[in-house]
Amino acid sequence: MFASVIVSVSSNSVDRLFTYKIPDSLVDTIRVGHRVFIPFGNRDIQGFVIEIKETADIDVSKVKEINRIMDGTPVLTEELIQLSKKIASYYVDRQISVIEAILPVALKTKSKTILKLSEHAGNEATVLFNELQKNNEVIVRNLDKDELKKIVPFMKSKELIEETIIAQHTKKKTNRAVRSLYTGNMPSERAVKQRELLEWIESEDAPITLLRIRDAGYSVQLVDALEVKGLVERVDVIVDRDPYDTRVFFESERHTLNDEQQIAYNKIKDAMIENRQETFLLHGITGSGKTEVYLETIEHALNKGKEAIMLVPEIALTPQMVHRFKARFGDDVAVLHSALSHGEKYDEWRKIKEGRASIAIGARSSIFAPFKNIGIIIIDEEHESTYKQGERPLYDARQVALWRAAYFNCPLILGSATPSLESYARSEKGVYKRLELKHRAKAQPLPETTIVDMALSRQEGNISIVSDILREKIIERIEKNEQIILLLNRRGYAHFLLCQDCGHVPMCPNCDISLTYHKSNGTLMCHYCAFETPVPNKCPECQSTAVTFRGSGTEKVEEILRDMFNTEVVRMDIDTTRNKGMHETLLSHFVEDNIPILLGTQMIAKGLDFPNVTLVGVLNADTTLNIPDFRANERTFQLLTQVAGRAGRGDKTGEVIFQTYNPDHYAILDAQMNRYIDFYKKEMEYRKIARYSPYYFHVLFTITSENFNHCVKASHDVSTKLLEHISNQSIVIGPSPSPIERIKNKFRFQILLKYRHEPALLEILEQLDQRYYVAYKKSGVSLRIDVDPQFIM
DNA sequence: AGCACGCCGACT
DNA sequence: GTCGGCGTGCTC
Repeated sequence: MFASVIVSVSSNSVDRLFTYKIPDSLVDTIRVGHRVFIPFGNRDIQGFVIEIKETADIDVSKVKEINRIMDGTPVLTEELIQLSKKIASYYVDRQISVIEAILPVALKTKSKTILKLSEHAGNEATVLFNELQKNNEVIVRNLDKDELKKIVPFMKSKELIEETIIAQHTKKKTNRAVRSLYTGNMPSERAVKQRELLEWIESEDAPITLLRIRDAGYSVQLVDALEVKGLVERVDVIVDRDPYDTRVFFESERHTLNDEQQIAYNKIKDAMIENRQETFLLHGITGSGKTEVYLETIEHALNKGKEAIMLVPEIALTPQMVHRFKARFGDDVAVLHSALSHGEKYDEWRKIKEGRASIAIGARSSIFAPFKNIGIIIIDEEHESTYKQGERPLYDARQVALWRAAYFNCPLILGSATPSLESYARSEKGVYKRLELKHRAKAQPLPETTIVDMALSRQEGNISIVSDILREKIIERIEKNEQIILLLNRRGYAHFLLCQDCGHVPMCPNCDISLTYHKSNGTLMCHYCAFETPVPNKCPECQSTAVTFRGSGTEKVEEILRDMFNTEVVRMDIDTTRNKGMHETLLSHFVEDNIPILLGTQMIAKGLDFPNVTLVGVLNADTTLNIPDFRANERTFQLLTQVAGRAGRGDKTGEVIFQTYNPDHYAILDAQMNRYIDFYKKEMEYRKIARYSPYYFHVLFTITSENFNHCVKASHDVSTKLLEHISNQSIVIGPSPSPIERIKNKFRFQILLKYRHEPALLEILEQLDQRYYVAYKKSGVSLRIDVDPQFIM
């Protein structure tokens, strides 16, 4: 017996099947989808069985034997194998890369070569070995060039023996921690903080995690200082993992569906009963109780003995939401999201695969949940761009959901208060069945929205980021003990630094973007690469001291609000939620301690349901409007509508303020009046004229290189190739420099292909991909092909 | 001649 | 991705 195996090597040249002999001992156990350990070239690697067959299709003398299977049961089903092929082909990527995206990272292996001392090693080899070894072995990967060179002769003479081992991705969860190396000499008298910290570390038996150190108010720099002095060292410690174990969930009482919800549910249920693949667009205004419909639908699937997948945007994967599902379905729910460690994700994945959970809830990649009998797939907030993966493989979970639903003959629900234009257009055409929820579930009125013209506010003498109207409303709420959510879509302290004398703005040396000032760590940071530099006190160009901060970010506004209202503020942005669990901690702090103001970036716009929030303010409704992307209007409309929906979800009526410099823009006006259809029509008109999605399909080509000329040349080459092969109804825009012309020291050019019908497209894309796969190695030019891009940047 | 280096093709 | 084979060209 033989097996067709796809090997775990990400290279175009091996993205095909290799035939291996199945050893007699495995003939009875091995199945399609098994992970196997195989000899490949001169090393041993991992692969996946794609097919089992009687005969080999190549010369048997070339065929090697599978070493062993790596798991008791197959990790991939037939369906997932087919799916991986489909995704690889549609998004122009390698099947192995897709398979690796489908499986939890814990199943990826890292091999490492270690050296050991041979029995007949001479003195010289022993000395060298002792010099390089750690734990009685030398890890080749960790050696530098010179060290490698020294080793080679001994390896050839077999004085050192080498061995390749496969290391699983961490199964145990580790955290960085600090251990004392204290031997009696303290840091100097003046280094008070250092002494304090060292004493603490010294007093504990076990290493203290950096997390605890930071929580206790010591900076990482202090640890660095102690480390430099050789008084402490950093180590990894193993910590327990139990994402939701310790919490108790109570059976939640079931809400009865209202008429609208019942009608929607019945339609979906009928499709489920008939095993019909039908896509429903559940268009329900914020607070209309879409989740109730989801819960009922999932329950119905479970009663039929089937499974359910529910996707939510990462930011909506709040404890609040998880709690609701856990309360209803208990342990039947597996939750997958980015805050989990590799090991935790692997645990949840196994729950699904082994049938211990029938519901998978999670972000984008949960669409790959290894179920065998899916009865319903739900995508909540379907308009969110997070369903499209931003790195390779560049798949869109909405598209994958369609494919999986088709395979299982089950309905797919796309839910949103502000459906993407694509989905709504399909519902208009009858491709999707539209279901409407037009009323808020608890019959609360939608909040009243006021638009504040900030230009006018400035003319009237208020240059603050908080307009008079908003300030009054905030004071009012604080007095009434009600809560406020403020949205500011810009993190950091100041957007950029400006020299008032020469107009100089410090830029990132690696990217064409201004540096953002972060006050908390006193640095200028680039939001596109990791560049960080201390804030200059003089203009680096003209030495003037008249440098000012411009464009307020959340960090600064937090200060302003504290001063202005003399109150506590909870700030939520990437910077305050970077550490695990902070998201949850900040939100419960806001709710339980009844903090008056929650200030945040767009992560606070979605899914939060706080009854005591009666005022929502958008400090600058324009930030998303000015982004050079054809979806900028749509995103602005969606964001404003979503965030406005956070107000007045309890018994008290809500109120919303949009501060803007574009008070007449239809995206803002329609969001104010909650006119989805009006917005849809106007935006469709624009898309039609400008020939954008949904009228056209897109492929975005991004060409990057450190060498400007290579970049330009390759860009023209790509556009020439495209123009040669596509029909004359398609449009090629560019090449043009990307909106950010340089990121991480690489020049960027882009080409946008717009087409309606292009039968040979796949072939052209594959050719281009192949061509630039080769080109990249030669001249360092890379081509990224993004099919159905979400961002044209 | 001896070897460092980069390119290319093969890997079942 | 990684390795080895091979040709080019530099140095002793």
